[in-house]
Amino acid sequence: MPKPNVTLKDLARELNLSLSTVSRALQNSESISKKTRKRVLAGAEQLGYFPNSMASSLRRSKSNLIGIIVPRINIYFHSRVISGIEEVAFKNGYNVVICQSNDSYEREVANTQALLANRVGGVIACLALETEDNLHFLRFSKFNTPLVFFDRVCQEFACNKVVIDDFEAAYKATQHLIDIGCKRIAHIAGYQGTNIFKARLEGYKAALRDNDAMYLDDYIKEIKDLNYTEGYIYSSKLFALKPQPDGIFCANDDTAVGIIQGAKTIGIKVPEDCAVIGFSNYPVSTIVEPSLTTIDDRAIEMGQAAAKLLLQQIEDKSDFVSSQTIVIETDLIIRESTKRTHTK
Amino acid sequence: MPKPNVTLKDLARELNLSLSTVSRALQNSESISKKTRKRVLAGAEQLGYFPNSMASSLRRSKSNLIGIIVPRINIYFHSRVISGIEEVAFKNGYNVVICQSNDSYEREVANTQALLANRVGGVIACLALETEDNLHFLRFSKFNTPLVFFDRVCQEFACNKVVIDDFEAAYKATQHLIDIGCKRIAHIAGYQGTNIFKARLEGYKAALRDNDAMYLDDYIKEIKDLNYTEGYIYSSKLFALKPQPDGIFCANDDTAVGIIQGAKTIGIKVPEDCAVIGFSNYPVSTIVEPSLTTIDDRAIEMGQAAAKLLLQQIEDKSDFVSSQTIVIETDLIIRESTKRTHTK
DNA sequence: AATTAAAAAGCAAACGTTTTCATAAAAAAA
DNA sequence: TTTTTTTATGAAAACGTTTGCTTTTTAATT
Repeated sequence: MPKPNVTLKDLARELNLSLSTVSRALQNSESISKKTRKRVLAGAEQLGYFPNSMASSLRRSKSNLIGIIVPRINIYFHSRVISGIEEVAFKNGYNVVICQSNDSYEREVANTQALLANRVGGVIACLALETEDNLHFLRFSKFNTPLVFFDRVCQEFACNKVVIDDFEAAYKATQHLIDIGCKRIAHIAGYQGTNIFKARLEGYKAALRDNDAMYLDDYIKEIKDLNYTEGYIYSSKLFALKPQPDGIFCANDDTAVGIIQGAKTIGIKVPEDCAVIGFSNYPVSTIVEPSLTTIDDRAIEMGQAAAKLLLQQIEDKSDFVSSQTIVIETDLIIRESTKRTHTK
Repeated sequence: MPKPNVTLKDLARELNLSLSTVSRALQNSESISKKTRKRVLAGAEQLGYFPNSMASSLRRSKSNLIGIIVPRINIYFHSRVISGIEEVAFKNGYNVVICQSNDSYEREVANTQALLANRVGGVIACLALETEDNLHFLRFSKFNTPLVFFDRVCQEFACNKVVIDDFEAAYKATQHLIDIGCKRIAHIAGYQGTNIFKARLEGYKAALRDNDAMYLDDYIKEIKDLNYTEGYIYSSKLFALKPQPDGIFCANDDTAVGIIQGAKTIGIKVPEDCAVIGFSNYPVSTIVEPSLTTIDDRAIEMGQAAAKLLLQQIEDKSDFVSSQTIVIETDLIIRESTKRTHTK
């Protein structure tokens, strides 16, 4: 029965080698002979040795952990991004430690503290809704800890980002509504303090402009918490407008589904009376009736891309602070909520 | 401009105190005078000191990390459990490191290794579908690392568990079908190698038995991967059976939704021709038409309970291995998919 | 065989804490 | 005041690695 924890020292003693030799052998250092390396590996296996990451991290003052900060883990988009990150991280010998900011600024600051204390090798973050200044993130650079933002990214200083082209996606969605013959297109927008929702609104506006389509301030509604209920409630107000909109582009799927369900209760037919487009391609978008046309947000790819970018930074010894931006392509997924018989 | 990293030593020098005094002051040790403690706290604040968890963990041979192993992070149930865990952990000064097993045995073993190497303070795990022997989890006890299973729990040896009463929930669901007048009740079962799906099947059987209701082997279908498509595909086979079932209890919501959508395509009316019940209370269950009667799985509470139980074990110095089981109550949520006019 | 060069192994000092044990200062008791 | 007790501080040794530098061994060259 093996000792609960075997250290390098134990291994060295057992093999009649020095600590340093054993250590180097295990990390495949050049200066160890093949024969010795093999002996060490065999011995490690036999004694059940495995490294103590704490000690190693302390010595190297860098851990094999990657920190992640997201608003909430149980938001479908974020859980997929995280899944993508974990996958790439694990393959490269890293583990992920995850913090939820709950969209609170204060909590996000605490999260950065915690990750700093754990000397994570790098950080991937999506900004909290509340966050306005990003100074707390600058501390990472003091510790030479690479940082990658995704989705809701920092605008204040140069940094690495992984995003989708929200502007273009929104443009594409709005254009699609125009293409199927919509004349009066409304937009349920998200909180304008964050880059993504702002870009989606801009894309919507640009498409209208480029097509000389009707623009009405009343057609734009900013909702801070884009959930089902808000969409449901708002739909009646929206359809009470004169003239009534005949197309709606929503900044996410939840509100879009809320709109669709709300429309039903007041006798508005989707897509005949009004077409609806969402954003994210949540599973529910295939189930709702009519099924929802939407933009696929490529969450898992985003996570993978962010992780790859981060790892690249971590491995890169030059402590030159890079600021790359990776833009992930999005697709418009056309479903029943925009399928009309009478096309333009 | 503060030094990138201030250590206890720096702090001690600055304050003209010894390392040990400073260390003790920061952990609120009894043997430090109020005055000194205040000085130290102020100094720490001023120099921007914060602890190096690596060093602390190494010394105490225990980190402030909690390990989590789940099949996949982006499964809605799991992401909510994780969210619950993180919440409790964060409040108590712990961070969570998350591993995905992808339901693979081999990967799960690797996950336990990684967590062990990181000297996590404790582990919360949901077994991979593939896992049959749980020996790799025994290693944690060698390191005195508390362990709590949830949902798919270890059956081989005594350990801490947080579960819902799957048997009772399934019984309740089946009983409800009987109560609304169903005579021929089918069950879409999950992989029988895991405790939860076995218990759900047993609960279903018991309810039938207790009500002298019709039992048919053909009415039970085991599906390993309980997803939408499988449910959709299987529905036609199910409704081709003679006699045709008039009630179906599915082991999860995804298949239930698949069944409902499948039923539509072949002209079976839910709930009039056949009532359907799911399991988990996924968001989609309120959107599908008819909306789905289901069992709420209380995922967030499960996570919180697991975290509390684990923390309790971690703080408890006595290295007596406990084996508690916490059972979370479940509710049957009745929606349209089981609302019939002609009750029994 | 002697000298030099290259390869392999070892020594010892870090990394930043925590904690045991010893000591100094202050307060209480004699 | 002196002694005893209590309280507050300090010195130093760990925890298990990594790594710069030195030493030994082996191989290559003369």
